[in-house]
Amino acid sequence: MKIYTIRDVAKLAGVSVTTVSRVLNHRPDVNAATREKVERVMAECNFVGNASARSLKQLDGDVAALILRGRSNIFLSQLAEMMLQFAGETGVSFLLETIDEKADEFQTALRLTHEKRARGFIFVGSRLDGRAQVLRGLEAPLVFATVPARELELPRVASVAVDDRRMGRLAMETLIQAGHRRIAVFGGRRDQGDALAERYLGAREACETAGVPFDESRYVETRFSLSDAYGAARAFFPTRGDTTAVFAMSDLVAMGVIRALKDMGKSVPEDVSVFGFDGIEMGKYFLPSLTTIAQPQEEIARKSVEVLLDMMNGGEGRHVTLPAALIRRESVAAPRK
Amino acid sequence: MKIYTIRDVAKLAGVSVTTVSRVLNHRPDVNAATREKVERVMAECNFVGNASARSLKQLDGDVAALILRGRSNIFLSQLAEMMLQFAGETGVSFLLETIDEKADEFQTALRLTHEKRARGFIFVGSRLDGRAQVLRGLEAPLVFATVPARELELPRVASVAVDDRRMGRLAMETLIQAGHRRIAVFGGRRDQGDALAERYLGAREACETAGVPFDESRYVETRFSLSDAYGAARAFFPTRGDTTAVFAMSDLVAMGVIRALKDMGKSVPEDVSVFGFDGIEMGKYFLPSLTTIAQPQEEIARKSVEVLLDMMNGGEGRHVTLPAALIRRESVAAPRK
DNA sequence: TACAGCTATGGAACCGTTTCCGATACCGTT
DNA sequence: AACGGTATCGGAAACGGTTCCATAGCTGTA
Repeated sequence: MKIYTIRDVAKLAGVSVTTVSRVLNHRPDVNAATREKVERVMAECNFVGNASARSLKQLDGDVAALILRGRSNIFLSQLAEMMLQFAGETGVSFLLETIDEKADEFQTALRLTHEKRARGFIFVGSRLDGRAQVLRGLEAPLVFATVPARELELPRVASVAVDDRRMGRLAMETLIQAGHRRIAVFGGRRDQGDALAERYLGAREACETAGVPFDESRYVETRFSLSDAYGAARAFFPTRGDTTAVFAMSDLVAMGVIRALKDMGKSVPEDVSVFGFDGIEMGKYFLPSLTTIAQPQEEIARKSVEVLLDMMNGGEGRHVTLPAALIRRESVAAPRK
Repeated sequence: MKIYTIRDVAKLAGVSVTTVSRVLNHRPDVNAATREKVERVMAECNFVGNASARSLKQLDGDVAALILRGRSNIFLSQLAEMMLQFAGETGVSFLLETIDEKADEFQTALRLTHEKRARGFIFVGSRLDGRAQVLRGLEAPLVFATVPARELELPRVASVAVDDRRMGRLAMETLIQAGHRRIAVFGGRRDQGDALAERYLGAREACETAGVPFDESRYVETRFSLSDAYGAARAFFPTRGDTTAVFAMSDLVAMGVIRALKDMGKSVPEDVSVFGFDGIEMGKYFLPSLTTIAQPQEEIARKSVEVLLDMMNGGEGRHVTLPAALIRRESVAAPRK
């Protein structure tokens, strides 16, 4: 099966390559009869333009990249997928680059700038620890999705996220108001300037406001996977069995914790309440269903590409804060008397 | 920030573009001193070659594509991710194309053949209904992952899957041996020549062998998502409340069904047993944990790219059958007396 | 009739890289 | 001294599109 080039089509249709190119790009300055003839030929030989050739010539061709670290976090993967979908409805083409745990987003972005001529980036669920200076190296517009990047005041940098601090506070408040006092927090590292650090600060604030001492020794650092969360919970509870509630910073972590509690003979929420974060679909079906903070996933996706596209057209960077919602379900209840 | 081309580097290093290209491609015929000089210049200007230009010139450049339909099926998405990872360890570059529910894999493959010069394809979780003739149009090697494509005897077509029929039979046998007689099957359409049809046939065989009549009216067609499965179960049980077991053809479906049963006041496995399929990680943590058929996800991924690469090097197409494992957990028990 | 203005089309340069084909210099042999 | 062989390098032609610029034909108006 021969692969036809634009030159083949031109020859077969008896026109110049320029004309074929015009037809291909739906330009107005082509005679209707000519257009139809060219289109017929293209259909006959299953012609599809070569993407490399096109993008080689069109250096200004709008290309944007999504940079996602790891595939483990369902919430973030889905977010990226949604962005891809929304982006598909616009003119610019988006490419998704999945990098592994230890890769550097900024290096990746730099590489994509050259390799694929990417002119705009969305970092999904990135971290910010001390990389602001590297950022200056890139002059392409950046959007941080689900990352609180407000404080880094850089010209072409935007962010789209919920108010993680407020939501972390709300989660903790909810547990405190339910009557809990000995509350464990299962989160990630607190020093990387990301959403998790914010949620942590929010949780602390809630304790301080309520006059409940925040117990650092009940902060458990875990990676966001079922097995890690499960393992962390199995290690934690035998020595801290008086804990009556857990604030897990991701629904996946919450589920791992719940399973661990069950395996240790405790029931949720009767013995221990578990509060999640993110609002993934599974949370509704899990037994018990998860009380959680639901992030507006679709809105975050839509807004992120909107803001990036705007910046790529010369707009200013904005920091968008979207509302999240507390969803009360089965996994949180009052502690036992 | 200027984007340097190979010509810029050549000028700065005082050599020809040819030499720079040679350094770039680690060819041996470059003097060590020259190589070092060029490399220093490249490092200084953060040079990264333009991918479009490279692939435009290298028409023989080995590119393969993964075609995945939908993002909803966690098992298949993970499978694709793993393939990408294994592919990364080889020379050829793989690109992942996610298409939506209604798109045609073969049209997509055809397009990628032209647009991106893809020379080999892996269809993950595809269907085969009557498309064999379109297949002949593509002359690139094809691998069907998790699809029983044995019967289509085409020269450059391979498949990697478990023995779905046998596993469907095993699942059903397991339920029958546990004492169940009124068993519902939650699957997809049975007429698309895919893995689901095979599992269905296997389930029927098990019934026939055991002398238990297979009740077609207990076959429930559902899409493989939590919400669809949940809805289907809510619609099914009120009229078929005597059903004591469910064979769900995907773990996600199993979870949706379990939640629905719980919401209807039934407990699993005491009132109804639920059997899953795939062996996703969540199945281990769900409450109750899922009795299921675990597909060797990593092996399927690894073998698929291996077979494709082999075919792209001129090898023959093979049909690989991998062993799956029955995992007994909590969601299946004997029926109530 | 002459000329401006518009439509439809083609020629050819160009995008950044790879690669074929030579060219040069230097080595050891005879 | 002549020569074959090797190591190292450069020139220039691709690859398949897009686009600037030129041109030819046609229309309407002064």
